[in-house]
Amino acid sequence: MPTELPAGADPRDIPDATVSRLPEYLHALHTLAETGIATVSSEGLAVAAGVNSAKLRKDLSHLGSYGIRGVGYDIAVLTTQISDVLGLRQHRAVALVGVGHLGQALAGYGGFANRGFGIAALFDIAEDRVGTVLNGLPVRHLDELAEVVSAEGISIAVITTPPLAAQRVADSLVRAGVTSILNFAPCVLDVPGNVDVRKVDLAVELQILSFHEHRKSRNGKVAT
Amino acid sequence: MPTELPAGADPRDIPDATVSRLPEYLHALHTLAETGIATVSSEGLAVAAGVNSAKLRKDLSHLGSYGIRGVGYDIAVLTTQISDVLGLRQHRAVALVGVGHLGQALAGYGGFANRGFGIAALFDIAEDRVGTVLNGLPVRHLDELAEVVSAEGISIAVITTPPLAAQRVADSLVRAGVTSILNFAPCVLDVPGNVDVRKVDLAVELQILSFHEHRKSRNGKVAT
DNA sequence: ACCGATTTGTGCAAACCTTCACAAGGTCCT
DNA sequence: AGGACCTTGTGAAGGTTTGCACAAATCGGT
Repeated sequence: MPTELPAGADPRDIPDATVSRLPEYLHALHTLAETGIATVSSEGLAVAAGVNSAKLRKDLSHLGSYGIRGVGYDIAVLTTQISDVLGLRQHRAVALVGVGHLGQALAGYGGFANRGFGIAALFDIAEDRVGTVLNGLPVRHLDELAEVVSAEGISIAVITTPPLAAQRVADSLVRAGVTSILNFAPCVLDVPGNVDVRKVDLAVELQILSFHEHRKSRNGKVAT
Repeated sequence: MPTELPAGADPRDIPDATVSRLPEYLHALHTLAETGIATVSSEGLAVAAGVNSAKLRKDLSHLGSYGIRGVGYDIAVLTTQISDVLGLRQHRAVALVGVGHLGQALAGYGGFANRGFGIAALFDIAEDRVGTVLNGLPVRHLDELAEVVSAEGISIAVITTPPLAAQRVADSLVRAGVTSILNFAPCVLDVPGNVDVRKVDLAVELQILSFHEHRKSRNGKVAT
């Protein structure tokens, strides 16, 4: 039985909390692989990923049984396995809409290509941005969205527009066939139930930190 | 008793899940305030923030009882209350370390200033970046960190360096007195227990979306 | 061939979070 | 003043997530 055919591991059965940690494990595995070692224990991988080892073992048990008792996990096998579950064995084309400061930063961010993603198309609506070239990719007008999305087989998009434009962009993306959206605009998107949206709001992250700062300064007595 | 003195609401008692949603509520309140209305029901605010109304009421109940039965919540009062709990009544100065593409985008991101934060200082280590000016702020050398942090009263920092430099930067930040860190570098940071770290990894978000794409394409039969 | 050391996979209990459903309290119209 | 209507705040139920603790499995040395 070749490694490439995963046994069972129905993707529907993997808990959300686990899914959100799999990419971290994958990244830790890549880092470990560079050091040349071939296997790693749950404890070792847990430390590298910054989690509890029992949690890690339970997470991995949802994908099937790929460890060896007394030894640990084969790094190559586990890497393949997680990549498979996450659907990263096939290269995924991503569209980016909104080529402002943040959009330009993301378009130039090397971290994507390294990890199975490629920005396949850039879109904007401002006349002075459409037609320019960024990182070797032309910035296209939003009107070409449907055409390009189907031509390139794009199913994931990133929105980095101002909040007022985001809903309209999301509507266009959904109409063009995109079914997963990463939204950096600070607003709630209304999409059909079959479309997944993840939101990243930089200001929200800072506000959460502010809360912890505030709590710390309020009661300097309580340790940790 | 003036509104500005919060009744009880011990910050230690507010669940993490609630804290992470308070900024969303605050943002929704700001948006609603702009429409001119004075009060909003839990249902109305819940829709604006994209959550279930029962959850919203339970969240708000952790801060105290600021709604009026039969009417709803006074937008101004609730805004003040949440800002207070999050510690946003005092302006918080933020240091940003690593002025690459992403760092430049964040430094120029208007969303921070609007919401109680100001980037107070920029740091880098590359000779050709130190000394340049970005958005009116000079880029300083990392060696000046301790001095500037204490002079400006900075307690929150954002790391947007390459992963290999991140741990060293975090160590410097902790030594300089920073107690909250927002980390964009794809790596685990080791810090003392009294320092809070939040991590944002753009590739991880895409990988989570990839999983859902993969799941959707695997079984096209299951609806929703 | 056996024994001790090591490490996985998992049953279980506790902690945490979400959602329902409704009593308590408040407004507004007549 | 009274009753119909609305909305909050919360008890209780159900679900998910975490972390412990240990049996089962494997390896290496003698």
